[in-house]
Amino acid sequence: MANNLGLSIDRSSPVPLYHQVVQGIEAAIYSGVLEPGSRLDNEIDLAAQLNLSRPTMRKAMDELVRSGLLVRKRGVGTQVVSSQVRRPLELSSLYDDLTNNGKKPTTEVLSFSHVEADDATLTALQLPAGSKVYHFTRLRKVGGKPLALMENWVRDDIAAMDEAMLAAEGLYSILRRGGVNFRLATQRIGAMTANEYQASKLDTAEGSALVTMERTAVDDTGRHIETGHHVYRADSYSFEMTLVQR
Amino acid sequence: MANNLGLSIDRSSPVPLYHQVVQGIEAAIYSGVLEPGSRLDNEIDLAAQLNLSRPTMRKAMDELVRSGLLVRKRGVGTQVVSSQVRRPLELSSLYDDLTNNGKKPTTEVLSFSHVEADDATLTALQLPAGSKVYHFTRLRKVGGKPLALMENWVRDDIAAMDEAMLAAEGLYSILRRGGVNFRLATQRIGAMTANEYQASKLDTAEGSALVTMERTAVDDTGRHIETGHHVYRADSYSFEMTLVQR
DNA sequence: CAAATTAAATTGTGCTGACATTAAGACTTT
DNA sequence: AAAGTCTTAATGTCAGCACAATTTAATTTG
Repeated sequence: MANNLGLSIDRSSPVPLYHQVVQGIEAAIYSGVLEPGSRLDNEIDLAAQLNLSRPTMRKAMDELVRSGLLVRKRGVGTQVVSSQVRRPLELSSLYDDLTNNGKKPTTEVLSFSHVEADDATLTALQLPAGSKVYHFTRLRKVGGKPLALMENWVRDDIAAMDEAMLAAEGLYSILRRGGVNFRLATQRIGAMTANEYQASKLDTAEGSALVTMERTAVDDTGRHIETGHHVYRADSYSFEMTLVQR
Repeated sequence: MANNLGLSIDRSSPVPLYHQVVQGIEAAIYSGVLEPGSRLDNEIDLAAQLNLSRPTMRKAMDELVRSGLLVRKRGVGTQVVSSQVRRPLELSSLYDDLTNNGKKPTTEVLSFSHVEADDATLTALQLPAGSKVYHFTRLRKVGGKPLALMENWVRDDIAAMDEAMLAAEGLYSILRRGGVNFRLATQRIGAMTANEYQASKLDTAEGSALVTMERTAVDDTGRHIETGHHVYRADSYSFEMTLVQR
């Protein structure tokens, strides 16, 4: 088959071999070298071509199958699934999404305080009674156009923050710099109609459609880091995701 | 530690050993035997306790980490993540979701036809020009209360279907019986306000908030099976999901 | 006593090997 | 020629081993 994907393995690199393979095949798929529907060589040959063991090769392919890029069939082989599928939904922030798409978001901090958490927040963040949190609301605009109105509560033992920092960068980047490795988040997406306040801030009509999101994010040590309620203009934002069946 | 989870392995069972372990630990977590935050024995001991090899044990734990139930830290150990996190978002249908929650949904087929696909559908389902598809709209109610208005296009070479079948069961169960193994889906969730038709069908006011979803589902052979536009009453439905960072 | 070093515990990565299971095609038999 | 049977090829599962990297705790040293 001579399925030479043009990928090479650097054994002196600190990045694990299987991950190098994942990245290589991903790149081959997204660049079009590996066309949708095309068959890959079998695991054993592929491993031999790259001078890897079969388990290592398999681990890489496992990840690609899990993320929906490859399809395996016992007795048959491995195929690239049809393209046009985006990457699966990952934990990211609106700020990341926008900057990754080349947009230049601006943030206006509407309110900011460092206060004792109310009961709902204590529960959401699993904090002991009396804990203090940062509580703030922000308005995010892209190209001068308001897009999202965001209210967040963040535990205060991660990183100190103030209005100026929040105006300058995204919440998640501040938290990541504070040493947080986000692991998972639960979120709920729904809809509502804009009330007078929301309409005025988002520069839209009262009663227009808004996408709502509530999210609580957890880091890799199990700490509940932040919770928030966001609303987005429905004409400017929607959630796109790829679901993978396990 | 005596972390005996009370799970046992059946080597004569056809279900793979690592999967038995996954199910066992999942059950222990959901039943409360393994409390949030508690530490597990190390991989090697756990494997020995169950008379398994370490790679097998690790594969099981890998899956649990990936699904967000466990957290591993090199040099430290493995913990059950804090509770209150639901299962990650998986590919499922509204019908499944409702019946799994003990609800009894009813379906009213508002229109049904077997027609040549329009261009948008040909693209979404990646079909050759001139292909025919099933096109239908359904109204789903729970407890007599309308919840969702659904319009779908389905390729016709999977399973024959008619109004009676669609009224009696969910689309996905029909397709699964036709031999489809769903693998992934891309979907987009947004919001809109109800127009007159939607309001009347969903028994709500014109201008009330609706959650919108567009989805295209792909099976394990890469075929694009169905695409649809759904709208849900925002006061009765929202999408809850758990995102996992990879 | 405090800082630096060392040791131990635990997960992370990688290899070799073996056999089971499934799917498809080739072959044989009726 | 049709049906069943065998062979082959590929992925699926499992075992055992070795060593690396990281964190925490214990120990030593200044």
